[in-house]
Amino acid sequence: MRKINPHNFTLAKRGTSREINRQIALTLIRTHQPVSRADLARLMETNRANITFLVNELLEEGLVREGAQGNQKIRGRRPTFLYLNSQNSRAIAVDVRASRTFIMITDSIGKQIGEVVSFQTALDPEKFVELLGQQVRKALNAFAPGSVVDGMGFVIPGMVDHRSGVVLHAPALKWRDVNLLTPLRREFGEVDIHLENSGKACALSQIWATQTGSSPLNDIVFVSVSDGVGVGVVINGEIVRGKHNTAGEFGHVPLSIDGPRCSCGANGCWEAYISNPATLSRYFGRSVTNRQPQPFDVANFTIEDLIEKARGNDSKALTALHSAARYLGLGLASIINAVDPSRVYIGGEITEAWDIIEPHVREAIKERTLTSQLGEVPIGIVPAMEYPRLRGAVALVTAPAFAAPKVA
Amino acid sequence: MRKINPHNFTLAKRGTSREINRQIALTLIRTHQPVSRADLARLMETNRANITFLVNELLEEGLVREGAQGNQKIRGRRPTFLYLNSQNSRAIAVDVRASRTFIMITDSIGKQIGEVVSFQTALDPEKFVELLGQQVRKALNAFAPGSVVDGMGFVIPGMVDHRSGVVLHAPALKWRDVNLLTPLRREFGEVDIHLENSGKACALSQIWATQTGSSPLNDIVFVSVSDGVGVGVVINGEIVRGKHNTAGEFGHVPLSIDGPRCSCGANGCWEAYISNPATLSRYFGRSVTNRQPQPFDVANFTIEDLIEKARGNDSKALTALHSAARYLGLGLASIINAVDPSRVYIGGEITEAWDIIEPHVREAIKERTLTSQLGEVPIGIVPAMEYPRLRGAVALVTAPAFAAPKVA
DNA sequence: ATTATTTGTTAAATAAACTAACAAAAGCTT
DNA sequence: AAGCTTTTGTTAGTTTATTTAACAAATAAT
Repeated sequence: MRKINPHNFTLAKRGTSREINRQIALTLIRTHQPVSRADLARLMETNRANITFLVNELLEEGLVREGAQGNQKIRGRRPTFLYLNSQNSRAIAVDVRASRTFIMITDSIGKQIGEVVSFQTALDPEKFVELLGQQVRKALNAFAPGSVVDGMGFVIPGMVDHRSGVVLHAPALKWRDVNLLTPLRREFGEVDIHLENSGKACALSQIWATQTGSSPLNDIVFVSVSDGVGVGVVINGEIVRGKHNTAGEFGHVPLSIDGPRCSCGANGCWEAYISNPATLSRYFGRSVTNRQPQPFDVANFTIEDLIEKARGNDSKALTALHSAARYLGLGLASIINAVDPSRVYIGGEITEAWDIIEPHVREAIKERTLTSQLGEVPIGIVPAMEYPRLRGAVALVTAPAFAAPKVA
Repeated sequence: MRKINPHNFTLAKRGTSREINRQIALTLIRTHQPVSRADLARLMETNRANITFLVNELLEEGLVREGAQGNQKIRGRRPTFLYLNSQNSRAIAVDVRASRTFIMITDSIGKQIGEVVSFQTALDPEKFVELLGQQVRKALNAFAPGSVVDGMGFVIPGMVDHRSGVVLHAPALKWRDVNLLTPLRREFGEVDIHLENSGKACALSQIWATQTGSSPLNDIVFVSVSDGVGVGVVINGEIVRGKHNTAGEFGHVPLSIDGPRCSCGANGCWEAYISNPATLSRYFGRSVTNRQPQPFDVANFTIEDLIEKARGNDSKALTALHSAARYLGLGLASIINAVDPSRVYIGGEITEAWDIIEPHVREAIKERTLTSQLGEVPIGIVPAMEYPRLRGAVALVTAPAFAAPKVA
């Protein structure tokens, strides 16, 4: 039940019904392709005549194409299958991170084209955009020569005003109130440009990923554990943005208000317990007190190295991972109590040790969730090789074409 | 941007446009009454002809009535004003609490009729429904004889499955998996019956309260501090329910995972710091250690008594309130970081001391919110005399008539 | 008294869902 | 192999609702 906003509603015009049904048809073609017009009519519980008109419109606009005819065993005319048309236009996904920036090119329906390329992130915004321009042009030449760029999606590790294209605060990049949109427009011209916080974009990509199973997921949470903790929440099928576009910051919900100092200035934030630096510092803190010789370069020792040590049965490494797992679960429990999601996704380097930490995470979740149902929420692991952030950037560009029209 | 659910969508039928526009017109009559057809045409940016048809339909259904003619100074035919028609049907709101149950009767648009009545809550569900039946009939006879009951709304201090009408867990009532709907149906017949968690219902009532100002509030949080802590969250204009209808339990987000024991079994929940019993026990804990004579009956000493003592400059009482205020703010900060709401509402007995605690709450909020904007979120105090829970129960019955139709 | 202006209704035009009928294409039956 | 049955997809007509346009009613200004 949604309230109609009396100061910002959308009247139903003559074409509104058509627009609604068109988007439904497009969505069904996306999720059920290959699919015939008769199939669509059954799925939509309407007559085939209506479908003919809708599909003709989609064909004319080039969003959909006809493919081979079906070859069925039953008698009757063979159906013509419909497919999404991945046109000649391209989406460019950009994942801006503190060390390197990653670029992926996809077709208009989000299928990857060529390789993911990367370059060292320049912290000066102007310089960054210039470098990005060079890299994007190079990649387009290499993987998709002569194609039209339809839109670009950027995921940023920080707070973003996705309307104005201003990076409000990205500590890792040391950007504060940086208007990226203007230089990007100068560099790339009048393509659609979308900026979003990386946690929100990751959540978005999971919602828009074609679901294999039957039950659709309307409420999900994506938690990305890395240098910081990014969280994206989708409720009732929509990204939670909040009034200033800063919603979803569960990373700074406390585990203990007088816990360790967090980068945000407060104490005891979840992030201060489970970020990669926090886990590593717990590991080294313990090593140091043991006054053992340090046989590796501390500065370059990463969470992946820690996991490798744990796999080699290094008990200190295992302890560090297990305590990270416990804190991860305790914080997740808060989110689960608050959101009651259908599913929780976890990304970040720590997921490579999921087999090691899973039981501890689950135990901690059950310890603090209010009902047994909540304690058993499915958890999906998103490995780094699936490029969740880049997929999020892609979704920023490709998803709007399939969204429900704003009505009432 | 909302994703269309490919397994549960609503096609636009022939009548869908009409239905959408009808609900918009009804909403605008509700928020702008008295309002003429010509005004509506301007507000909706459509032609008067369309409005004539829409309004005729609403008149026929008895949802709207024509009132006096306007008396304007400009030339031209005088407008006929339209009003919501509060018909002869009644909504019955029921606030079930541990000690007493409160009943309010309203007309079909939520205007109170008669007095709020109450009776002692029977903890046996069958007995409770029987008593309720007696009290409701008595109240109807007294305040609204001969009227038709349109629907009933129940707010419950606990988790409710609003679909099946089952109280999953209400610790204060000692109810677990209690099916209230069946006995209620037996007692009251085939009226619409809505059950909801009290926090969610309170949030709902704030969203549906006719807003005086201009900017509409799509994201709000309602925090009710009483024996426990109830929280209701509205995001994108919709109540956050979650997969199992248990979302919104921010009361059990920890301040410190090894803090005081909470009624939920975990440690250090926000509720364990700010509920009325928690505040009182901190007060008495201090008194007891001081080994002073206790000049009042501890068992019957309420939070109101504490506030009264604080107003009399009892420094211990003031300290207890100030620390409750601080914890209240620290927990609110987590919610604000997570939701980024347009506004936060606070209800419960503690609000009677708002002038005392407000600066401390605000300070604590600012301490843990991530941006200065978030720290300055407006806070609305909902005094007990406004019956926020009963208003929530009313909204359960009256709001659906004005909701946006489900489409796409 | 006439004119201008605003409100609300009615009649006609247009768009899109819906109904029904039909042609095309393929397997099944005789 | 010819005819029957079934399924797909299209087309022509029906209905409903938005939209446009015209008009009557009412009232202040001229």
